[in-house]
Amino acid sequence: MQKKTRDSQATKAKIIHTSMMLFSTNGYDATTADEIAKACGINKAMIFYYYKNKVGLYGAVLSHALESIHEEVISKDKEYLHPLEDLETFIKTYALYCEKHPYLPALLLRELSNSGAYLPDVMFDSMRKLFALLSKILKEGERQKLFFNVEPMLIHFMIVGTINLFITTKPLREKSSKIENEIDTCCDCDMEYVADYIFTKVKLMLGVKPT
Amino acid sequence: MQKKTRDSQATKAKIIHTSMMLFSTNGYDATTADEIAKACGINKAMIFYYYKNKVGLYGAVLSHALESIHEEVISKDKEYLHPLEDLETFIKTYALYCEKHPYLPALLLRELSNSGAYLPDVMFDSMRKLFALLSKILKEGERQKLFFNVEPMLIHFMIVGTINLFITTKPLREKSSKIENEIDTCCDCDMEYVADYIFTKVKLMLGVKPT
DNA sequence: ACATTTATTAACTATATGGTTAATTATAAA
DNA sequence: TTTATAATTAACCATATAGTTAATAAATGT
Repeated sequence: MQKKTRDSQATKAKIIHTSMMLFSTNGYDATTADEIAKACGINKAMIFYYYKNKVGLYGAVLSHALESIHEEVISKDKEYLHPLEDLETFIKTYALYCEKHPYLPALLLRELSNSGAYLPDVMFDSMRKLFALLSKILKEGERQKLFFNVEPMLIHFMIVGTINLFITTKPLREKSSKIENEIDTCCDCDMEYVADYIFTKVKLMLGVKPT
Repeated sequence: MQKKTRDSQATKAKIIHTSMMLFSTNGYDATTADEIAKACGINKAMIFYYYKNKVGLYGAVLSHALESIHEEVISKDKEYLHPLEDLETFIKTYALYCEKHPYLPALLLRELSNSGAYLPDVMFDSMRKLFALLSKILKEGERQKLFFNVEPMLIHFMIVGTINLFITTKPLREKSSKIENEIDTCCDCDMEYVADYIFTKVKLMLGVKPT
């Protein structure tokens, strides 16, 4: 009889990554503990050994998805004195972050469509900080007379919402394009192109003068 | 003993409206047949008397939410020869439609974040048609040299996504604004203002020349 | 008035769900 | 080597879930 080895770190990591994928794909309610356990190849009780309950696991998953967002997108104590460059950095860094953490957009959008039903504080905090960052950049741009008629919340939805939707709707867009390919649903667009496009369009709508 | 009266139309309508609210608020998976029955004040078996199953009821709810979208937003056989006016009409009519059918944005966004897991054909069709309409307007504007550098799918996300997110995030935005009111989360913006703002900004990003 | 149809009811069913428990076993510490 | 600790297991549990069934009763048809 083969002796089984134990690696608590590996087990815990497998739970997190597998849960992230399942929560992202199926949503919180449709993802069961049994399903996660089966997908991990572990006994279900392990989940409750490492996490207090399902919602606790969900919180851990979201924390993990957002763990680097502070360093990569929200740079602490940084001064935002160059709004145009900062705006470009914001858009492209967020887009890149989503590409590297492909389960985040669906998780985020679900909470945004759900009025935050299961939204842990850590995620609410990150979302608020993300918005605060963009808001600061936009306000600085307005102060410097580079940007005009700024409404940060709506600009935020246009940038972050669009990036998220671009990612989450990929299967639907491909399905649509199979039915009729007269309509261009951006199936061949890559994230870099989309980020560039958004930046270009946001500059226009902010009234940025051509240099 | 008071005799009970029956009104099948009223019962059916109550199931639809109550389900719409619950599916919108809680999502499909977290909304139970028992809960719907209780909220309607009917016996649960009535739901399965009128609808084959839960997913069938969901489909009926979505059909109901979208039933007027064809007449009000997507006008059949109409010519789109005035892209600027047509664009304005599209944005404002969609915004108004969402205001009159407040449960639609959450239902829509959930499906968009879900890769359409429970998406009935009727809704997929409506979504495709809605996008096709905007696409047509944008392409005509490009043809007439009124609009420039058009990417219909991304513009669609910026318009429709933003309107949907504005509605679904209202509680979260209010919650955020209570924590710190230094950040403006558009809590006092009404739908008309938002629609106007979006139209103004979309004109700019399409490169519309001032008249 | 009686027969038929339809809407409603209470109770039931098989299965699923989040979580628990006690035993077992691999690993680390003494 | 023995003891203690931590990770894992199989089985269990109370409750919930989507749906079913047969009986009942209101409404309609003859």
